Amino acid sequence: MNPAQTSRPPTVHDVARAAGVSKSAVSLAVRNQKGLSEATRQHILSVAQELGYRSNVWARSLVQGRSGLVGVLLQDLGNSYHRDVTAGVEDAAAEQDLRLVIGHGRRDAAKLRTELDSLLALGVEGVVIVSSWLPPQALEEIARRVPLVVAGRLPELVSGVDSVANHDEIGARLAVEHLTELGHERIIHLTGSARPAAMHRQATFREVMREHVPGIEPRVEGPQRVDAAVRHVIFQLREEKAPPTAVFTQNDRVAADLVGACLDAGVSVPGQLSVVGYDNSSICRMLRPQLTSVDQPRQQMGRMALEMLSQRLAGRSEDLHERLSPQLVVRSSTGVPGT
Amino acid sequence: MNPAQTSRPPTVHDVARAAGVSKSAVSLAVRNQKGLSEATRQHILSVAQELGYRSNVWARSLVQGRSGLVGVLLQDLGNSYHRDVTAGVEDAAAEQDLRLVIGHGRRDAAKLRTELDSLLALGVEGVVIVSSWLPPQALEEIARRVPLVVAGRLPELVSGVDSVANHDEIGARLAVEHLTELGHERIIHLTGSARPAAMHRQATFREVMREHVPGIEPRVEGPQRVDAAVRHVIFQLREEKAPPTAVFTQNDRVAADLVGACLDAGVSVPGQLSVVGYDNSSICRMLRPQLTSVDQPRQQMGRMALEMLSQRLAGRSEDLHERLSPQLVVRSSTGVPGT
DNA sequence: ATGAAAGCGCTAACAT
DNA sequence: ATGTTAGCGCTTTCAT
Repeated sequence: MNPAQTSRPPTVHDVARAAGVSKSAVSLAVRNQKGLSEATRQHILSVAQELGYRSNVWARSLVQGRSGLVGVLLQDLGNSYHRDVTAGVEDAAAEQDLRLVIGHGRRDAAKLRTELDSLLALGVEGVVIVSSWLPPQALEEIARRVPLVVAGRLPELVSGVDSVANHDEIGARLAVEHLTELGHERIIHLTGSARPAAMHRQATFREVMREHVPGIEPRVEGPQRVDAAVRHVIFQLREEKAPPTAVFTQNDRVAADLVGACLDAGVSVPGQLSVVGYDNSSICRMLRPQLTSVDQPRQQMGRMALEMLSQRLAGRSEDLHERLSPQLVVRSSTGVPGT
Repeated sequence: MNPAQTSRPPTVHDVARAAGVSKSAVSLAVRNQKGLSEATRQHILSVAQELGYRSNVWARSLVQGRSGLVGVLLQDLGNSYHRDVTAGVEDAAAEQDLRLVIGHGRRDAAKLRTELDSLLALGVEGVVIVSSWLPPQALEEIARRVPLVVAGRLPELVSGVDSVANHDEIGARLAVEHLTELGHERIIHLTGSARPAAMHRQATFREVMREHVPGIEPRVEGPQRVDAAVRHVIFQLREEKAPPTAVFTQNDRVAADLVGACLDAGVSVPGQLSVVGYDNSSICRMLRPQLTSVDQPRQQMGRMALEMLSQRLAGRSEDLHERLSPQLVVRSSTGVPGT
């Protein structure tokens, strides 16, 4: 059924014999190295073609001591944010003649760790982790073996580990100031995570609130039990005399939950409540009202991650931490309060 | 900075010398093969541990002539459907002691093809393609080199290629009969693709319509220009004397576009228009109204795909095409017409 | 039970 | 410009 599986694939040796040259001539020819006359090269290539020869990566890697492989570890395949970052990594990798191997962490730190070991065993020369959930100590351990770049915010700086992330402080400020400029004062921050990026957004929320609405104590809902936090926001809207008029959420998923709960409860968005998301994911344009959100330069982050990796491969030794500026995309989920 | 990169990693030889045994003894010990006394095995293992020895995959693969690698090629990373199928593949692969390497087609047939070649070059023993966009001839060519299973409907049966897909005819029937049972008669099918799965859903739509509403000519919008098709549905709703009361869409994305356009145009869902999606993706529960949709057994499809692959690896030669039954998940986007 | 030797397919250093 | 030789790290006979 699968003939190629039964009769072994041709080797340099087979090609050499068929072409009447030596193994090294074949090796040079297929790698486009110089040291051969144009005539012999063409001849060898055509024979190789005819035999269906493909050089064996394992043998090549073994003898050269390098694989040209870079691992990309995704926390969650199926997340469009991760897809876009990966696309950037892919583009940059193609330019650098590096091959990508994608691993899947399945939103589970233990699984992520296993997957990482498996990538290392495969012989990757470096690793990009998109949204690492690993403890600093694990990251440091990996960085001792191969260059490691994390796309996303680290809980703390880890020696030997580079990172590239969006500037959460700028993003959060854009979001909150957008709301205060519209005239909102009673703004809630709704968060579903205590991870670094979320914590920075939260801290900036407090800071911007103190700057612009000094009289009002900033309120934060979450990060445990997002559903309960959402319900509590709805409760405040219905029961309080001076209810919140806007919510800055930690990301679009949380925002979508909130908007859904509002519509279910008869709360109009943005009439009674303005909502801002974070990530500018594809759901923003699917929801009604369409979601105002903070857009991270995802693809550029991926590209930069790989470039940082290849610099490491080339010998850079000091750590690098890049912050890229996000932008606010205003849509219809935000408006002047009470309209 | 990265000591492991400077001082070369230990080899069998290093371990053998340190433990005072031969290379072959080390080889046997680390692979848990029999032929060693328990004492020496333990000794070797502890020395290996201490030196931080990890066997070199390339060398192993080279000598054994097999890699234990299986490639999974995703048309679109960042698609939750693909993620769930992949999760199934991963679970099954873990049981079979096979490692997964994920490749990314980036929704581009040419890129998919390149990625596939790169997986083959990596030495995968088999490939699972999730939602293949490749022409039959390309699939056949690949299947001649390694076992190939496609998760998703094939345009035509290809010799040597296995497939596993949801039963589109059953899914489409569930959706359309749900609508006719609610009392709908003027139902439109809205599609954005001419790929096999979509075509089967469309054909079934026509068939079920003829069965249940024989007096009415089934209408299909699309597959070109989904946005134009959506606008045309809205146009019919506003201008026709007997406008459609329900739409069966080809998938949730198209359904989301339609629902959004309806709300923008002041058409109430499901009051004026009931909408059914396909795939039961995560957006179903984010939208308001929440989307009634057809759920494919995604994870099970992935698991089955890998099991079929490993049967091929074990020698099965006849082609296999599995169809798994989907289920309808009723939510709030469908209701009795005109309410 | 253990060791020695051959070789997987390839490349690189060294002849010619 | 081309061929020869010696490994890369590992497994696998085949001796011992």
